[in-house]
Amino acid sequence: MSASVTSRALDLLGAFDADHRALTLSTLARRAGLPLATAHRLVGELQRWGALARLESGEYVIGRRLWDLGLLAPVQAGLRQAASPFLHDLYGATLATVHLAVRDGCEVLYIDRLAGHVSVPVVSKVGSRLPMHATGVGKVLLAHAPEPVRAEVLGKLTRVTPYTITQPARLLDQLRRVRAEGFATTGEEMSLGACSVAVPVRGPAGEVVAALGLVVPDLRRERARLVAALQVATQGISRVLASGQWN
Amino acid sequence: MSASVTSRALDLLGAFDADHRALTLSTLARRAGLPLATAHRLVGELQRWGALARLESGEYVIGRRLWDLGLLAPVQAGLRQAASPFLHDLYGATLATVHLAVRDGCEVLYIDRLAGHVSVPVVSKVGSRLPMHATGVGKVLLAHAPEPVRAEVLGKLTRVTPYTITQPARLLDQLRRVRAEGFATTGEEMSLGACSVAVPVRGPAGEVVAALGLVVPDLRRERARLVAALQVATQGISRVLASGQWN
DNA sequence: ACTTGCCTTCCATTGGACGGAAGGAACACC
DNA sequence: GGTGTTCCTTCCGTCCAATGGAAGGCAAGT
Repeated sequence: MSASVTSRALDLLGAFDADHRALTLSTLARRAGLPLATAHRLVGELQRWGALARLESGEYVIGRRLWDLGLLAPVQAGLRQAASPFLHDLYGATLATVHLAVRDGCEVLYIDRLAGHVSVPVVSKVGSRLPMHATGVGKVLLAHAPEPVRAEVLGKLTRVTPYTITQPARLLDQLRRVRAEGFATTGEEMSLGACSVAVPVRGPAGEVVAALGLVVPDLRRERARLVAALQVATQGISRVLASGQWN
Repeated sequence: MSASVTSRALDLLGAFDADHRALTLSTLARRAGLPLATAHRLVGELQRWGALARLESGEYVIGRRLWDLGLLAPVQAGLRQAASPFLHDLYGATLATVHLAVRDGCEVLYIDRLAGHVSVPVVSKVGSRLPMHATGVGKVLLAHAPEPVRAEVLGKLTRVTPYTITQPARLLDQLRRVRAEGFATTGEEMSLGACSVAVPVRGPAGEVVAALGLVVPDLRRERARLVAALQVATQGISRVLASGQWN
């Protein structure tokens, strides 16, 4: 077992998460399970390199160098850039919160998000992961995911709100309709007061590479219009993906 | 001298940049200045942790775990989110490429960018660093940077296009005007066919925390309108920064 | 069949990581 | 002002894990 020296440094970085963006040295050491003296030395090296930065308060945070290193990840390199203008058009046309997401294992990973000044209660943030069965983009991605993934997700449908779908049969039925109709919807299944519509984004070979979604307070009246807007956008993105170089 | 074990792993990560997003093991080793066997082992650890991922081709790329770790960096955590809606308004009002940037050492670091479908030749990408003396946002940030930084930048004004300002005296004069007038402009100093306007973004205490800029093909006619639009946006951002929690 | 360029594994050596302990600095409480 | 607490930093002898040369295995190219 005995952790290698490199993995210790990585464990220190792993101690940071969305709820712990700034940590003191001792907290950092505790969370990484390292002696204080060891953590101190490693943190010093990470800081010197720019992976960590130190606030005036003395707390450590993820540094700029890691930030821009992360931007080189192919998660988004092309997709995000290709989609950006279309997300913007979509926002302009709908004034709804716009989401671009991909599947990462059995979760939805949000790779871009575009919100207005005031917005519906939305949980997602760029870089956050949410369950697939309770979000619009999640249902789309799940509907087009390989069978083993679908099986695993269906096996563990956790309840988030009173409206979350937790019966496998019912979700399966919905997924079938998502494939048939080309879009997915949710109604307060992830967050009360928030409904969503989502459509798949297809790559050059027709495979689903991402999902594009809108979050609105109420879906009843506008569904048709929103789906139409989404489809315009998704077709635009696919065209760019097919033509351009997107890694 | 002798690099510590941690810093070797970091050097491997540092071998990636905007022009080298995917590297073979041997290239990686060469760029990091490490023996192949050593690089092989370290890369393996990084991959196991999720810092690196391997493509089918065998090449290594930055992994998803580093991507979302990077998103926790305070570079953008609040600023970017607070600014986002205003950037869209700005794009809507001007249809120009919109930039949000901060100063990182002696360079400009672009933390957000919003471009339309067609755009002027723009070099910047989110996460990229450009010289301060040849960009609009750079001039703004430089004008409000601490003296030692200004001195260092002025000492090395590299030429990018025929229009790049390389005389310290002339740049100093411009910086004075930037402070007095509250905005900076460039004319093809970074990229031929691209002009820019930029204004400072101020934090709660009035300090300059970022710069907001527009890139357009021609500046002559529209300058006044663009500056006005920028100022509306920058004031909105400052208001959000002052009120909300942005850290 | 030979060469060249990749990647992977092995293992004896040794130099640098390790972490307990002690020293400091800042704050709070009585 | 003494005493306790919680943080950060530095030191240094021990010892173990990182090191990297060497060798082997593919795959492509000539």
